[in-house]
Amino acid sequence: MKTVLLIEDDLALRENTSEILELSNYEVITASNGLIGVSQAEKFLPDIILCDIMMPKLDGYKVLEKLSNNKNTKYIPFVFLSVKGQVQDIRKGMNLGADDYITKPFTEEDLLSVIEKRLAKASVLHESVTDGNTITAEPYDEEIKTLNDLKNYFDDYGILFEFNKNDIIYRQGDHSNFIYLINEGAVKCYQIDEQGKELITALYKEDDLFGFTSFIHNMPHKETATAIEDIKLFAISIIEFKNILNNNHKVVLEIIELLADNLSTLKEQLLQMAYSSVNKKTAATIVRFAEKLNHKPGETIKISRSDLASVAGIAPETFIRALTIFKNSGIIKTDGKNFKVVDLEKLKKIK
Amino acid sequence: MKTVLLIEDDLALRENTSEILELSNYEVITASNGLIGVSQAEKFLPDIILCDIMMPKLDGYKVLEKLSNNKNTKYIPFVFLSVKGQVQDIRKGMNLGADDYITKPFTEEDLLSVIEKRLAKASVLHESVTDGNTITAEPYDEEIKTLNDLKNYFDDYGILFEFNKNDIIYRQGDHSNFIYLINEGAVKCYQIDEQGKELITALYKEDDLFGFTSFIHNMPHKETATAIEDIKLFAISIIEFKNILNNNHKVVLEIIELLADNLSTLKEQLLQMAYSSVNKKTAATIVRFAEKLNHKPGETIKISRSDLASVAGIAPETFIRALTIFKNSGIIKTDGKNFKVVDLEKLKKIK
DNA sequence: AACGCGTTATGATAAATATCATTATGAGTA
DNA sequence: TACTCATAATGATATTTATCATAACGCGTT
Repeated sequence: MKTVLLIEDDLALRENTSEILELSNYEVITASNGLIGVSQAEKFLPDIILCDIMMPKLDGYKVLEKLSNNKNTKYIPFVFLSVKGQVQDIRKGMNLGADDYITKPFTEEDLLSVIEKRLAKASVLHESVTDGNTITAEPYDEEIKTLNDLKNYFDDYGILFEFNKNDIIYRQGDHSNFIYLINEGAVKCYQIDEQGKELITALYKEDDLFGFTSFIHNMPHKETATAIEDIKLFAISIIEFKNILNNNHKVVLEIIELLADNLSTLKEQLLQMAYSSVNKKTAATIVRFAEKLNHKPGETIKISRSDLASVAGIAPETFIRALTIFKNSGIIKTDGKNFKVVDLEKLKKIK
Repeated sequence: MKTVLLIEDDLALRENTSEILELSNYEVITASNGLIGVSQAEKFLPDIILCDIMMPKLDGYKVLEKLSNNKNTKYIPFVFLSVKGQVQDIRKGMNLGADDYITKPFTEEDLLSVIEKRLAKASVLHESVTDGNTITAEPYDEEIKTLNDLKNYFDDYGILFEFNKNDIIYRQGDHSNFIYLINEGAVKCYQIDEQGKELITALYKEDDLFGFTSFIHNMPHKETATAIEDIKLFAISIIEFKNILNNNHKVVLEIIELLADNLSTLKEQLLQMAYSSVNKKTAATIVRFAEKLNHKPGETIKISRSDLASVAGIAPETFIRALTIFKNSGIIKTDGKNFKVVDLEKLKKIK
């Protein structure tokens, strides 16, 4: 029987949650504030800890910090309970090293699935040797041979994040901690220059991995990533990701290929950016969007002109003018604010 | 005693070379044309083969091809003898799978050092298991843990290429086969757009690795690499490089870091390219060169205005005009055709 | 249906940059 | 030293693109 330590100051929620857990055959220890929580954790060494963030005496972040500094408790899975919508709070918690989070209010299913997932992961981790700060043995029971296996690992053990359209996933300057796999939706990464102009440097859609700038040691993100639709992401901490690569070297070549591929795409974009006319830039941008986001021929593109202009790296009015030309020559067709590509081949030949 | 098969149609050279080898305690078998060479190779299974390229009956390429298709001879180190300056011939030979080359005329030292190097490599390879086409065990006796170890491997076992200033290392569209380490000098990689305008997408100097576009399976190079000074390179075939990564996974994270770093540099360049004024682009380009090529403050930059302009992605005249402005405001100082940075900080602040 | 708001469209103009042309300079070479 | 050739510098002009201004449109709300 597994033991759960629940640290939560709200009495009603604490009792309710603990009842759910007991009915599911967990042994539950409760604590009504952070201070008690820490001492209970050290005393009972539970199998998993659920901890509220906003609490009197000692908040959730401090609890995590204290437990992380104690070698007996540092490996206990730690899950934050957080009020829904407080994305920043959650991110802060995850960056401190929490293993997962649950947003309040939560259903019985939410609660149990997160606990089970984290306990399962901890149990495969159990055998791993520890060496200073880093975990040297990757616990995944099956070898990760291909990029596809790696994506499955994200599915199985990644932390699920949900963002709404226009939510920011990470900001330029943020400390980078995660690699992400997109489960649903699309993401843009952009940089902002001194005059506040925005340039979109990458677009990612379902099944894409992103966040590799995290790889550079101690380097904050140089770009901002935001959701351009409602999205679901699976995230894996950079430390864990490096462990995976260390212990599954077959997948590494594919990762390198992926990066090399990104590099040559970027170089092509650079060439286009340097010497192409705005018409060509506009056309290329539309083509890129159409291909990247898997628009079938004739499917409407629903992204604002401004966003598209900042992929092309030109002024929005200029972009719109080029669009108008394409419209008049029958290459695209507008449909309200959206538009669709009629003649992709002609678009590719614009110069 | 090691056996050398020398396939060479020029009698004087053949006798002279074979004498050098015998004096150095090799057993020498000679062949005066390709056909004889192939049959001698199959009959005696020498430890190493030296083979001229231009020969009657069967040229060097065909010899290599035949021997590569025979499972008894395919692993014998194969070294081309080629007339100096015929860079294209050499590259063709290396791409066919030769292990090294020697340019004629050669000194005794040239000859012996290449033979020793290849025999040494073959002997460590000796134990390796073969599985279909690929060598699955990496034979290097010491584990390659760091990028530095990897670079040492290039030094020890890489094929040495020497190029003169403005020589092309590989062309846009070439099949990609090698990863390079620069031993001496500097290299630019550029793409050419439809109007024939050139954009430099990367600069590499001593101790840099390049050629990673090769990683993408069966993808020809999308850029041209040329020497901007006289250079020495060490090259490793992409197959061998992948084997190294497969068997020395510790170095892989560093490679990924390197690529991720390249990626963010490129993204920054993209942002600059999109919205900066020509003055800013010019300044940034100079700064980049100064830093990349390790120019100490005050050291002269010896690259043509046109080359610099195509790094910045602007017209040469425009670049020159910006330079003139910098010169007049005392930020740089010309010295003949070269110039040097006087006030790096001011240069960085140009907007 | 009317209103308001944000986006899209277009016009007029200014600013930035490329292009073409010409001259100047410098490095290498006979 | 003078000559040649390539590169650098500068001038005049054309072209491209951004900016500012204003109008039109579409969409959600009352």
